[in-house]
This record gives sequence, C-alpha cells and structure tokens, in this order.
Amino acid sequence: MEAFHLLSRGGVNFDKQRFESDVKLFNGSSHKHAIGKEGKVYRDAELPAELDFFKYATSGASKRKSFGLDREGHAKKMKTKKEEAIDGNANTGDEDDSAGDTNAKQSTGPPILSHRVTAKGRHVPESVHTFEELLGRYVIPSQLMVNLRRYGYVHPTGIQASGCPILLESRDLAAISPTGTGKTLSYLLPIMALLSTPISSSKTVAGTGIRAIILAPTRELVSQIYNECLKLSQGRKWRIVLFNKATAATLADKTVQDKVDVVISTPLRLVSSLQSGRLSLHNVRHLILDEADRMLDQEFLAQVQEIVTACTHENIQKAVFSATLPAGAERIALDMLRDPIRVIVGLKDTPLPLIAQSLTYVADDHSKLPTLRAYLSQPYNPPLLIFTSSQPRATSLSEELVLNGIPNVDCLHAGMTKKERNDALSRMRRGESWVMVSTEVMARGMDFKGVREVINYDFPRSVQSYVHRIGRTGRAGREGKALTYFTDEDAPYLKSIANVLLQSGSSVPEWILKLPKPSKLKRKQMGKLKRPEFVNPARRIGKNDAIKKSDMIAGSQRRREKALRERERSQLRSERFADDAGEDSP
DNA sequence: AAAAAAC
Repeated sequence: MEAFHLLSRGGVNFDKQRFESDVKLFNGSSHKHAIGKEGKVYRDAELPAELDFFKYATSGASKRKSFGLDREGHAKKMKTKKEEAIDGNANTGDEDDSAGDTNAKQSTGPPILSHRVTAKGRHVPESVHTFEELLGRYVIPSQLMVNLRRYGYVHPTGIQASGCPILLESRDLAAISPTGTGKTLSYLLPIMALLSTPISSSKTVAGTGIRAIILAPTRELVSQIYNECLKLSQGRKWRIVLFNKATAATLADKTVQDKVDVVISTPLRLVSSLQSGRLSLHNVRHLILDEADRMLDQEFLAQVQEIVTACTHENIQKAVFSATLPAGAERIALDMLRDPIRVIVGLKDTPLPLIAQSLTYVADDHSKLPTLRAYLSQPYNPPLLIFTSSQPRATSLSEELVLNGIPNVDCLHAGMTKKERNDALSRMRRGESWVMVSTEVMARGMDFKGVREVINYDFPRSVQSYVHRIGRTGRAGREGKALTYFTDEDAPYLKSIANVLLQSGSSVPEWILKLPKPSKLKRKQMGKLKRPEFVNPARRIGKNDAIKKSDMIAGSQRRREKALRERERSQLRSERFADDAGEDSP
C-alpha cells in the first residue's frame, strides 16, 4: 500500500507503453518480441535453439514488476539464483573457485548468437567455425584444448572465431564486440598458444624477460582476467603474474622477470614499477589493451603510452578490445597498431537485444529512493546491480537500503579498502549479494553470469558508460533487464541514451524521441543547475566511514544529505576553501 | 561534459 503510494508520487514507468518492436539479432535476421498485456515476452518460433537452453531466463528476466509476480514466484527466483551462483562461480574462476570440475561442466554456456562480423584490413585470415579447426591451422598446445573443454567452451563466439586466427597469425587487431561475448578468451587463447610456440629467431624464448602484458582499467577486472588465464593454463607451466604491490616487489628481481610469461595489470601499477627502473619490458611480444576506449581516455592515455614506449621489441604484437570505441579512441588505437585488422561484431556502441531496457522518469533526486524502494518491495530477480554516480552516493544508498530492511545489500567502489573490495566481490561471486550498489568501477568487463537486472540509479554520463553498465547482464546468450532512472536534470543527455535503446530493440516513449538535441550552451546551463555533490575528492571515503549512524535518520534522504554537506563543509573550512565549495548557489 | 579509477 505504502509502496504504491510512493510509486505514484515518485515514479512513472514507461515500460507499460511498450507494445511491440522488432529486434534485430546480430546475424542480421530479425525476430519479433511482443510484450503482451501481462508483460510476458512472446517469441517467434525461429528463435535460435541455443537460447532455449536458458528457459529460466525467459521466465523471469523480462517480466515487469508492474505486472506483478506473486510471492511464490519470488521464492522460486531465489532458488534459481542459488543454482546460478554455483554456475557463475565455476565459470568465472573466482579465487573461491574450489568447487571443482563437476560444476564447471554444467556451466557449459550456449553458443552465442551468430553475430554479423565484419573484418577489414590487409589479408584478413579466415575465421574458424570450431576451436578444433584452429588445431589444423596453427600450433596449439593440446592442453589448451583440454582446458577449453573442461571449462565448457564448446562453440567459439563471433569474436573468438574471427579474432583468434588474426592473433595467431601475429597480426595487430582492433576488436569491437558487444558485452558478454567472450572477448577475454579471444585474446587469451591465441596468446597462450603463441607463448608456447618457439620463436624461430631465438632458441631461448624463456629466460629473457616478460613476454606478454594485458592491461585493464580496474583491479577487479585484472583479477578476473587473471583467473581466466589460470583456467586456460592449467596443467602446463606457464608463468602468469597478477601484478600488484606484492608481485611487483618480487618482480623487481631481474631473474624473476626472466621466468614470467604473462603479466596482467592496471596501467598505473605497471608504470610505477617502470619508473622505479626495476622493470624491463624489452622482451614483450604481446600487448593487449582490454576496455581499450577506457584505457585510451584522458586519465589513462599517458600511462598507457609510457608502457607502449617501454615495450621496445620490434616484433611486438598489439591488440585492443572493447564493446565501445568512439572515433577519437579508435584513431589513437589504430595509430598505435601496425597494419591492423579491424573487427566489428554486431553494431558498435550498441547493447545486446537480449537486454530489455527501459527508462523510468523520476522527477528529481529525492524521488529516486522511494521509486527504488517500491521496486524492491516487489519481487525482483537477484542479484541486482545498481549504479550510482559517485562513491558517497553508492555508500549512502546501500546503507539506506539496509535500513529499509532489504536483505543482502552490498556496496563496492574504489574508495573502499582492498580487502573490502575483495570481500564484496567474493560475496557477489558466491551469490550472497542480492543487491549490489556500485560505481563505474563495476561498469566494465565484470562477468557475473547470474546478474539479470541492472538499475541505473544515477543517469550514466555517456553512451559508452550506459552500454557497459547494462552489459553486466545479458551475458553469454542469457536475457537481462536494465532500468534507467532519469530526472529533469538528465534531460540534456536523455535523447542519446534513448537512441541506444531504440537501436538495440527496446522501445522508448515517443515524447523522448521528439526532444530536440540540446545545444552546447543549453547543456552548460543545465550543468550549472546541478546541485553540487557533497564530495571532497581529497578524501577517500570507505564503506565504513562514510556516515555516522547518529547522522542517519531513516527515510530522510534530505536530512542525510544535509548532514553530509555539513561534514564536508566543516572539513573544507579547515582547509580554507569554505567560501566557494559545497554550497547550493542561488 | 564529468566522476571514477589507476598508486
């Protein structure tokens, strides 16, 4: 009752207006998704058979809460969630992955939809249809194939089928493939294979330094890639290093470096080791940039360039991967590569049509929480991933949800300690988190197979951010659901996101499409209207030190913000910045 | 356009 009241005050859901839309699948054919009155998804009979493997997903993922599920349905969801936790664990190779192979065998994913693949460049190698086909064409250690089977990789995805041959022929590659389509394996497999192939020019391949580097933007992603790499290398003596403070110290010893095949790291970590002069990259033959557009944006570019320059071997192979690659980043990437091949799977900057997306209007920031509470008071599909725009907002939202009695709420952002981050991630992997509140740190690359719903609590700041955020669901051929809250302040950016929804087969209320594209000036004005955030960037805010319990008055977001602002202000004052910071300017 | 992330 209360929930209904809040909902009617706080939010309007446009999904009801969604009635029928064509969904283009990546193989170019088109399937009809029709949403009936009960909010159920009906599909054409020609749906690829492999999708039906995930019947559970069809039963839950696309149902709208507004059409109601009964409590029983809710309980059922919880059960499947647990099963999935095992699945996800086995499939992502988390540190806690000690469950063994029995689970891993079950986790055999379906073949991904056959996406439309375009490859451009000189002498593009032909793509393969099966992993075994690679054996006939290239030197692949049999152990790699054994490991593929062991972890349930049966059919190559589009990017794996076309990307592996390219990398195996030692070509440079710029690859764009949607979220959740197996990009990681598409570079790990060739690299591992090439590392065990003797390089004709020198007989002593080992004993001369690090041979491959993989860069990714967040610690969590680096460790996920590392775990994938470990799975693939099982049974053979590849030496793979997850680069962190501890391993960096060990690698400072030159003789240890000589025994390393692959280093997986964040850019800054590697750069700081380079600058200490203890790390040599002269023997690096393979350099991979994962989430390439992120790695090439302003904050990372200089670091990445420093690493690229430090890799002095003339026969270095470079490759970049992402689901999104804006023109600017692509130019930089292509400049970096030598005679590259450019592969695009599906449509650039477009989410998978398997993700049912919708936009929800919430008038202002204060209406978001009631809307979310109402949403969570109905049955939903855990685990649910919620994105906020800043660390303090992630912390306070998660605390607010806990106070509201939402079970198994977790929070993860980069202001937390390493241990807190690890713990939160482990809970997520084990299926113990039902609601995970996070920031952009979770937006890219993270592979939680169980996530069926993503909520953009705060509006994404770019199309790329949107595509990656909602790409945490709908992975490996599963269905997913993505909700995005928008306020009046988000208006300038609404249309570009609405176009993304349209392009990937979700429907958008007509009035949004009729919005004019706001001029730059107007965007600036809108930007100025924004309430300044109560963040002191000089301070790292951890999950546990954000707000005192005494500051928290249940149900009053406004008062809580005021308290936070007070705190920030007094801090700023002591730093003599009081006058122009943290105020609501009139 | 802008916060977050990297040590």
